[in-house]
Amino acid sequence: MSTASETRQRLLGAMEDSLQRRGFHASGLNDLLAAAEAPKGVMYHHFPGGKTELAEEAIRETTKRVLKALDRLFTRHPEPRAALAKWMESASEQLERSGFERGCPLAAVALEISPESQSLRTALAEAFGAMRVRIAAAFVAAGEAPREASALAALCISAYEGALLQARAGQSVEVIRSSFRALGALLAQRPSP
Amino acid sequence: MSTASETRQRLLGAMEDSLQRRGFHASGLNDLLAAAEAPKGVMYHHFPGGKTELAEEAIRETTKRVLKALDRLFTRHPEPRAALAKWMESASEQLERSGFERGCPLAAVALEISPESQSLRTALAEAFGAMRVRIAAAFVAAGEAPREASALAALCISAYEGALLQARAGQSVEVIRSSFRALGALLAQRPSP
DNA sequence: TGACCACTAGACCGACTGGTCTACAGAATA
DNA sequence: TATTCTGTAGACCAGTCGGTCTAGTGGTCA
Repeated sequence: MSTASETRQRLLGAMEDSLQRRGFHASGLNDLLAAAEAPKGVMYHHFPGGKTELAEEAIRETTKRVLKALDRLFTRHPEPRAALAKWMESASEQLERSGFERGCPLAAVALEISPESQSLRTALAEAFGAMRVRIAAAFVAAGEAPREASALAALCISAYEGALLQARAGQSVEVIRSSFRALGALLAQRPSP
Repeated sequence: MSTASETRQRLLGAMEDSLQRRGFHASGLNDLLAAAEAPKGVMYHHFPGGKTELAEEAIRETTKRVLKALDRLFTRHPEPRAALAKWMESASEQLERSGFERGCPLAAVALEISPESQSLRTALAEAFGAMRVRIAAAFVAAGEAPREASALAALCISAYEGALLQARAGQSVEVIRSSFRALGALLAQRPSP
């Protein structure tokens, strides 16, 4: 028999995957449960708040994973430009490997939630905020002034999200490559701080 | 009595607005029809392909409008950096004025459509492609080499989409401002071509 | 006048949605 | 053994979904 957390984890995994592929509203509960091989009762046992609570929890889970990945990346590549290149590259690979289905797990939800589902929005806002802080810290560590570092971090995430979005629509990673080639070139010609 | 094209136009308008606020799947047909003050029969008369055809048409309509706006912008501001700043600013204003509801009308759809709705994806791919071409042309006109111009155009749209996305999640235009401050600064320090 | 046409109008449909409810299995505690 | 608790299981529900269908309206033209 599977333990409680195993089923719970399967549900979260299925939701993460579905959010990444289809977003919140297009994620049917029945499909989700089929993917997780779990009946309805289980889900409402673990997530009394229903689909929304499951999504919220999945977003927080995703956020943790993404932040951990960023930390690892910046530890291995202290030079921000190198780290960001790696980051972009792996996202690009995942997108292409999945037939242009699996982009950023946070982005789709960010664009379709309505103001009433405040909890989801808050979770997303925290996620993006934390990512910006991580990246800004890396720029600061590389000698950038805090204010510039923070702006650069915002730009990096913007470019990341926007490039993934365009690549998904166009079914080609070319636009990711050129976006980051341009960003890399611009960063490279900065007067080194 | 309203002419045919009036009703049709109202339907397209309602769909455009809804795509911008909620994306495709969260746009209920009934809400749409209520907003357009049109009964179901009318819609299936004008768009036999149903919701999907209406959305596709709305996307093409939006694309036309966006491209026209870009053209106007680049005519008024031949300096690409100035034009892009204006572009970003007006998007930022619209987002804020609408209570962080109305972002890019294309973006939400791009992130939630599944591979089977190929027609929608094609419409989006064409839209982003055409936008990139327009912006790249402006960079070329400003003296940039074609290859660099095209990469810069991709980056600009990426930054635009990504910044709007983060701003929507965080309910603050601050991230748009800082993204574009950083991008502007990076572009400014380029060796002028 | 009457036939035709583009268009409007909304009742209606089956399929499916998210969500609730009851039944029950099995381990832990008494 | 009896009781309780956590977790599993799926039948079931009302409501909503996108979509179809028939009826009717008003203008145009023979």
